[in-house]
Amino acid sequence: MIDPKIIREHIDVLEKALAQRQAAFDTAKLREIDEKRRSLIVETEKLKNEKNVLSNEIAKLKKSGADASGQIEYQRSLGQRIEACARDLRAAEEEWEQLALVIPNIPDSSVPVGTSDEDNAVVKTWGEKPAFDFAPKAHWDLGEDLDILDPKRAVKITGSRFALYKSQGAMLERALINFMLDLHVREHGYTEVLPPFMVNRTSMTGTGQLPKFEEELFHLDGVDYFLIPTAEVPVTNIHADEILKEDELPIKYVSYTPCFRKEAGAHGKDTRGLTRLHQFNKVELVKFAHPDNSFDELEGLTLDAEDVLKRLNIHYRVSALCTGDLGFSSAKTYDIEVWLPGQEIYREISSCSCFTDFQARRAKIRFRRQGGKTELVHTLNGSGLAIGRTVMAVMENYQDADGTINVPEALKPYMHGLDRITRL
RNA sequence: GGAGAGGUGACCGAGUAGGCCGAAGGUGCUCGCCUGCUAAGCGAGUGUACGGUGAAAGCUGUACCCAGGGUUCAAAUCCCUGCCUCUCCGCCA
Repeated sequence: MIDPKIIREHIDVLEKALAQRQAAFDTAKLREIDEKRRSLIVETEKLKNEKNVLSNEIAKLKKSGADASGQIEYQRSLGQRIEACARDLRAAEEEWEQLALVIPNIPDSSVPVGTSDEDNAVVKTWGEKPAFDFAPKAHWDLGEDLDILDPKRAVKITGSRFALYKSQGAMLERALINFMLDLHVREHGYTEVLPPFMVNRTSMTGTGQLPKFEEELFHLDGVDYFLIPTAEVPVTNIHADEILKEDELPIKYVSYTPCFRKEAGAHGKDTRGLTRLHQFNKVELVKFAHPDNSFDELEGLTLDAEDVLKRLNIHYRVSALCTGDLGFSSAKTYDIEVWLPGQEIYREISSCSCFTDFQARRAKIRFRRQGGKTELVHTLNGSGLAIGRTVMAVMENYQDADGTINVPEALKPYMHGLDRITRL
């Protein structure tokens, strides 16, 4: 949620942000409800004050044995007026909240202005596309030839957009999870957490998935829980409703979880291989940062994620998303896109964002500044990295002409010394 | 799942014949004093949210004693529901 003060005092800032994001939103309506809401607050509180004062009088009268029936009678009518007023207030507040919760975050001034992913700005490239003296294959072909991916049986077990890894394929996935966790814990200073894979509605609202994107989420039958679409949700909510100490910031967590997404609206898109699944694994980086340096922390977090690909020695580039492509809660996002020679495309493998105080306001994550004032922290997160897509990248970049796959040097300790994936 | 107990401020812990309780007391923390170090001692302060007012400091109102309802002129205190915690039993990886 954005700062309500912006709605009152700098509506132009919000309107500009909405326009840049190409988001349609009725700001006039929001202002109108905000004013109505506040005048109702004043009115009900005035009545309540009157009631409280009178209550004390009644208590005193009763104590001294005097008659208070007149006051009690008046008190009764006051109660009815308060109730009516409070009802209006509740309605106004609900209406206000419904609107406020679907306003996206305001992009940082450094974010390039644009309308679609074509306007994203490549800010960095690392490494080079590998040269092959044969035609490199896509990972889905390699996977089936090596018998390490079995998409047909995955469909049988569940349905489309699920994967079944086998043998050295499953081991590669597991190796990457451990490799990434170790890297971020031991060299980048993150604390490992393993959170619940289901969360309640409050947590989903805290990070911004709800109320706007419910159709993207798997909801459980019988309890009001959702499968997490990313570890961002449970991990960011670790500190929901808390007041942190200024000197413990930034707090850095790394977490492996599976992620569950409906991928509604992606019908027929990326149907082959590991690209777009209803369930995939991811190692996620989450930071709770001081507002004074949160954008520096974003640079650092992105570098931490990039480091995975550097260690694996795989070519990638980094783009700053433009205003039109920015996610709902984000103020600034870098996408890391990995090169996939078998498909001859760059594919997003990590998305690193600074949410400023947008999530913190919803989830009530604060800290106490030197001098005593509480203030909202800034939250950040990024994939470090998506595991399935990293498997793809390893397979396609490390393939040989005979269809086998070299194991990257950095992964060998995690593959028990195996240096080549072959058909068993 | 069955039976019982309970959920009060950063923490511990008073507060049940309803009003004077945002809440005693203690610990912790902050600031000041004192003590040749350390410990102790003395004094003051120390919740959050949303409003009003103000340039600001501040002043002020309302709400919050797990959450949501209810009874009452009035609820931390009474009633109902939910959630959570603990103990015992059952079941189970």
